[in-house]
Amino acid sequence: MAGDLPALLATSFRAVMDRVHDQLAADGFADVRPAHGFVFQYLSLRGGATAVEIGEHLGITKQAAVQLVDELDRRGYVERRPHPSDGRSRVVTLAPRGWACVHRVVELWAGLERQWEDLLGTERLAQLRDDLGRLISATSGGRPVPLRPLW
Amino acid sequence: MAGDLPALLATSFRAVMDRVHDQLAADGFADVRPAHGFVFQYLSLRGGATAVEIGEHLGITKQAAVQLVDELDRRGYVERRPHPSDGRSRVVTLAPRGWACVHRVVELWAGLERQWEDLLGTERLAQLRDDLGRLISATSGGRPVPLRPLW
DNA sequence: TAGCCTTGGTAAAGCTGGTTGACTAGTTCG
DNA sequence: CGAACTAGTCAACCAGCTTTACCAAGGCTA
Repeated sequence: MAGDLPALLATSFRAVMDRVHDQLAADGFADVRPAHGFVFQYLSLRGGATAVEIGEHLGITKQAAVQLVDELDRRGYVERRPHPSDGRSRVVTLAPRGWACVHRVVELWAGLERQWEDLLGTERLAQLRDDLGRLISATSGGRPVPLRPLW
Repeated sequence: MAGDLPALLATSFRAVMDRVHDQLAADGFADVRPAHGFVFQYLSLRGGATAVEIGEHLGITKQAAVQLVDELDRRGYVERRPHPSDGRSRVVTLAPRGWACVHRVVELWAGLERQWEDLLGTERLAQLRDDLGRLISATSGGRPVPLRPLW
């Protein structure tokens, strides 16, 4: 059917997120939203980040990012310590509970991708990934695209 | 890169929606959100729907759906009339301004798909659509997946 | 090194788009 | 008929975000 790609993109995102959330909840991480998962992944790759950087990565204001980090801090997922050289800044890093969660998330994503690989085949999955990437850069005109879907 | 498909799905959705919204805003439909576009498409395909049906389609409660329809009514995009046989129900249909918008949305989506077809080729685009569909049904386990992404 | 702009974070108010719960009125079915 | 269900309404509430204003630390330039 023509004109259904937007709905397909929306639905596939939602399906994946629901699936991950359900399994995460079963492992005791019921209070984790998609946004948190993306923060964890970001922190695990970079080692640490400021609230402003997190905000830019997600596509929200720095105030909203700080608020989000506050919550993750309260729940023991991340810690904050003063920046070594910049007195204004505070560096956010993953706490043990955050690491536990990100490991689980990575496992779940990997598991899903294996499942899709069985379903589509290695080549088609690689093509899917590649095509989505090209579609994004062509559609966005090269500008950075926020992660957060706006509804 | 492994494990990036969730981000790819999120970003592609966002990129498409931003693009459509920008062009729509330039045509005088700046007050239309993605959710509205999906409602318009739904109504144009079915001819009409109740608030409850719209809510189910989007993945929100009936109260939220009514509220959304209220707003679209106030802005002249849809109209409501009593259901011919069911006295409780009110049928929502597209008003002229709604039709104008949905035609524009369809055009924009079609234009984007042509662009992607140039980019990926007809076959790859068809594969992309097909693969996303299979991915959705495999990941959701057959349950209906709400359109609305939750963040 | 003084002055000024920039940048990271904080504080508070407010808004948008939803949810939950309780209710009314019309419908369906045994 | 009466019980159970369904569409819509009303009102209270809430999460997550934005806006505006601010402060203190850093960087640049004369």
